[in-house]
Amino acid sequence: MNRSPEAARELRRAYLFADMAEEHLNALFQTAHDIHLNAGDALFRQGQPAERFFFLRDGMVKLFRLSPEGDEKIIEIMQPGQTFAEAVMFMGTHGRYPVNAEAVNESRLYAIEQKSFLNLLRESSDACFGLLGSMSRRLHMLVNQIESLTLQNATYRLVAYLLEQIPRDVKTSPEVQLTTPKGVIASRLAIQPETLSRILAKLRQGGLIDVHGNHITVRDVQALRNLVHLPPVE
Amino acid sequence: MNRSPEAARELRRAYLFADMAEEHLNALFQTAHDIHLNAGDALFRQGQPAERFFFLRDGMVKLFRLSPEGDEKIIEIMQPGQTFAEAVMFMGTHGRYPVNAEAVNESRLYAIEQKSFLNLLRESSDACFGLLGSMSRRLHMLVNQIESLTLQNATYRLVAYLLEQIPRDVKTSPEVQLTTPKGVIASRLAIQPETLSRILAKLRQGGLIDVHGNHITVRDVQALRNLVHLPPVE
DNA sequence: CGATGGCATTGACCTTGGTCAACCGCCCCC
DNA sequence: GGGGGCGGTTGACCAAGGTCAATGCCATCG
Repeated sequence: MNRSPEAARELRRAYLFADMAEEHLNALFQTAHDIHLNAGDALFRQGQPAERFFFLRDGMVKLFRLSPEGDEKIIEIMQPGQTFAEAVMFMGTHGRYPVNAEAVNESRLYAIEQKSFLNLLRESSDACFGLLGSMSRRLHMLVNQIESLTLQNATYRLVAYLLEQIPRDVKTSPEVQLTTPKGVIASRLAIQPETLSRILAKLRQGGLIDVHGNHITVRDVQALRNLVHLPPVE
Repeated sequence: MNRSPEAARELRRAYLFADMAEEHLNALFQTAHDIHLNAGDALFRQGQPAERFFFLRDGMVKLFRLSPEGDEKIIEIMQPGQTFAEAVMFMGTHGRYPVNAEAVNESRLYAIEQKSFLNLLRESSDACFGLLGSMSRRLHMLVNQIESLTLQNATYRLVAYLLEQIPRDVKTSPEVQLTTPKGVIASRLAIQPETLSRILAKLRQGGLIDVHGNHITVRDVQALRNLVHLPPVE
């Protein structure tokens, strides 16, 4: 595939590639494949041999596990600019994807061959460090998730999720536009859709938020922060 | 500290060091410190600046989070021959430990300076690969834990834990010696000690196991495997 | 030897969140 | 315009597991 080096810059949005040498990034990019998914399309299934990993250009992809009964738990919702499944390469010989991946919205991705990436890692310790950084961030994220699943209740998890959706620099009464169907958020938080509804209703009745479909107006940030034991914002 | 190179071999038990060049391992080992902990001693606290990571020689160390109310959730129970807190080095500048670490039993460890390890990683891509392997194993373990916390109930988690304790090659009615107090196991499985007791009693009444204090005799492996949807052992 | 304290067990009760079912609003499509 | 399907909401009920309290069981120690 013939690709412009400028387009490789797009990859720099990912932590994994942020500090990678220009030449390495270009070389890697030459072997990348374009992927287009419609909403609901599967990208890979748990247990399949993992020969490539992915950079999400736009759209949204969910990573999830299924129970034998068919219940779904979303481990992570990937956002544009993020990479995923890079870690699988190191799961012994011939790793397999440990989760399922499916597009939530229409999505465009680059698929990168693990073989070429492995070659690169052998040569460039900077690339190694980029990957180590990516993986330790994900590790930390999973530990946080385990903590909130075990030590906190459903209301806590939902409120924490809402607060995460508020951009850092907002001071005024913040608006949150839910970017995924509520059912997806429920699965990410490991609660049932009905429970999500009820918690939102409770927060609404308490005057903490307003809900209009996907759009939530936070009326009392302070109260929400208290609920999750966060210090008041100065 | 003056150390015999032979003793460095001890470190090879850890995946992280298994394939590392002899010279590198020795160099790293020269800067290692001995640590001795009594049962209940803290090794580090969540939030402390992380300047070293650890190799557990013997004993047992728990890694855990605390809720604001003081409830404890054990993320991982470290066994002799394992390393932990290696990943923290890559959490941006001056990482901090994301969990607490405390000895369950009397323990001996080596503490390894992250600085010397970082230097080594820059020089040796083999060392990098060892670390990447360690981290992806831990990543996988955490995903499994999230799955069983959200998609499975308490009985499932306990049975899965018991089956994990059975050595691979045992065919006859297997004996499980619990190596930690039941309260520790309960926290690892995210259940209350009372619930652990009750589930064991239920399994006992069902004729699946015998319980004598810390010692559990599995009377019906097949039935237990069915409970956690594992295929029958051939 | 009895006292103390930590761990485990058991029972009674309660709370959270899941389950099941009905229903609404909306969009799409025939 | 009517029907159907999907996502979300609401209500009634239920159950798994948490909470609280009493008790037992050792092991340790004075």
